[in-house]
Amino acid sequence: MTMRASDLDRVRALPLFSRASPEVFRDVTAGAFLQRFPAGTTLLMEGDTVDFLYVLLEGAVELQGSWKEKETTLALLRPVSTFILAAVVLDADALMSARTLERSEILMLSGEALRRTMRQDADFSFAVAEEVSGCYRGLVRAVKNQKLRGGVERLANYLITQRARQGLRDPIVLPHEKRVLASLLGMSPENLSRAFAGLSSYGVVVRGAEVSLGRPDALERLARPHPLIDNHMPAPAGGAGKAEIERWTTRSGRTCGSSLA
Amino acid sequence: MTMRASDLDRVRALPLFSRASPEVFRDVTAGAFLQRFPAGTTLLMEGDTVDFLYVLLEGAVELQGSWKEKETTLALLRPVSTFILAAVVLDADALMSARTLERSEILMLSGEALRRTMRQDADFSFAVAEEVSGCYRGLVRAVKNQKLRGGVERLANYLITQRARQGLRDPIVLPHEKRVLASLLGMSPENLSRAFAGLSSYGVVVRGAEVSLGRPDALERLARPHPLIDNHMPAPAGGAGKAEIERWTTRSGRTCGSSLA
DNA sequence: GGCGTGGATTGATGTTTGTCAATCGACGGC
DNA sequence: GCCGTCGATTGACAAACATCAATCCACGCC
Repeated sequence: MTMRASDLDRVRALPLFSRASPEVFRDVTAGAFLQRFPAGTTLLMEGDTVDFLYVLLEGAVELQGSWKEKETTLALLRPVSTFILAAVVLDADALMSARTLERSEILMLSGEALRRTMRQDADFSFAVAEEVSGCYRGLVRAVKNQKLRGGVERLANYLITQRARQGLRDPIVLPHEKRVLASLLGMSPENLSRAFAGLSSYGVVVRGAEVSLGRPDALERLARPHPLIDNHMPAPAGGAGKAEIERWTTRSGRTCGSSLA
Repeated sequence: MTMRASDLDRVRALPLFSRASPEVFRDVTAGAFLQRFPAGTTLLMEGDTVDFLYVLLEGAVELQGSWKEKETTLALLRPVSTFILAAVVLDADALMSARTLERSEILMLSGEALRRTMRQDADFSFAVAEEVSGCYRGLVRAVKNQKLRGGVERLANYLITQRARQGLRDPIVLPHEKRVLASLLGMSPENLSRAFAGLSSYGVVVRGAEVSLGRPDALERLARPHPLIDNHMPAPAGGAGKAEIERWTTRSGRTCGSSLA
């Protein structure tokens, strides 16, 4: 129930709300509450009714899908990100589970209030449409990445994307456990280890969570990153929106959940 | 330029427009034009600027993505369906190519007019947000299908979905070439043949485009269809919307492009 | 009807990937 | 400081899948 003013400012800065009028922002945040969760908490199960739009303010969240005892990671989220916006818009049940990977602070906005506000304000409705469109395009990229590339190529492109996002620093730091990363990339943890080993001939050196891309040019020749699959947006300072991320190259940050996190 | 009144009625019936006021519908269809294309025509290439919202009224369209000489089918569309709505909303370039599989009639609506209308009418903006959300959820299902299931399982579920969509008729009729179906299911044409052969022990008999599911119950035990991956909506009579399709189970036709077509 | 084209099928083969098992190493609790 | 736990790594093996090649079949054309 208690939340810092700075937290509210960070939410306000999201592209979803940055252009909203004070009234709209007041309406949509009415009855919202901030909650803290320990690591490993399941926020939402597949099939659950979705009553809130979630905004990750601190920590990390994994979105996952499951079938027959198997699980796969659909997206990894870092602050500031919203998630399950599409389900909220449609007032439908969740297609994916959400669980915290670390201790997290999450703001929960009433889905009902959000839909009501959308119906009253065309600009806000438009912003929601833009945000969901950005999420959609993030998923298109994910499908292309999954269907067109092999495991090693997916890893190579992931590393290059991380390098761009971390300001071309070397070494880069893997933001999540390798087992989670493997699931995101659509491979087994064992296979991820082998894929890393296979990249050693391209200058990649792994030491724990630190990965040095010795010869980025050589790695790029293997990875062949493509602007219509990978989004090498510089750095999500404070958290961008999916719509913004999608605009970056086109004729110009991410908020909702893609495979690039 | 010329278009039948019945065509306009079919567009009007789309969930995207069905609740729109006459004025909104007039604005968004202003300057629209109907065009006929032969089979195999590329309507849009990956990376192209998107100036129109496309509405497929007759024929069939394939949405595909490519990378390094490889191509994959992201969705197969049948009338009445809209496509590349997300790119239009964001005024961004296309992430996938679109080509006709058959001789097709396609209505092209000005993207600029659509965005302008969205900003003026909250209800229409909401409808767009709903439609894109439906498309988003269709893609989430596609990713889960791709990452969690093997080739044979994807085929088995595809057959079961088709059975539901074709009114539980037997035999079902494959609506597209097998090579295209293989690409949609994320496997090689050779592997699709073998997958069909492997399903013979579950009662599946293939004769050309006709596929008889001899023992649907046995096939279902193998396929394990799941409402959060597969959408067994009865029959898209005249074309539904993605949003509608997503609502079908939750608390309730598809328009924009999923792997279930 | 003969013929050419293109899709579909089948077999053989090699690559990729998942699975099982064992080991190693880092971390936290006691 | 010892030890238990969990993640990461490595090897051996099996399953899934892609590729290449050859053949078959349906269709349209001449």
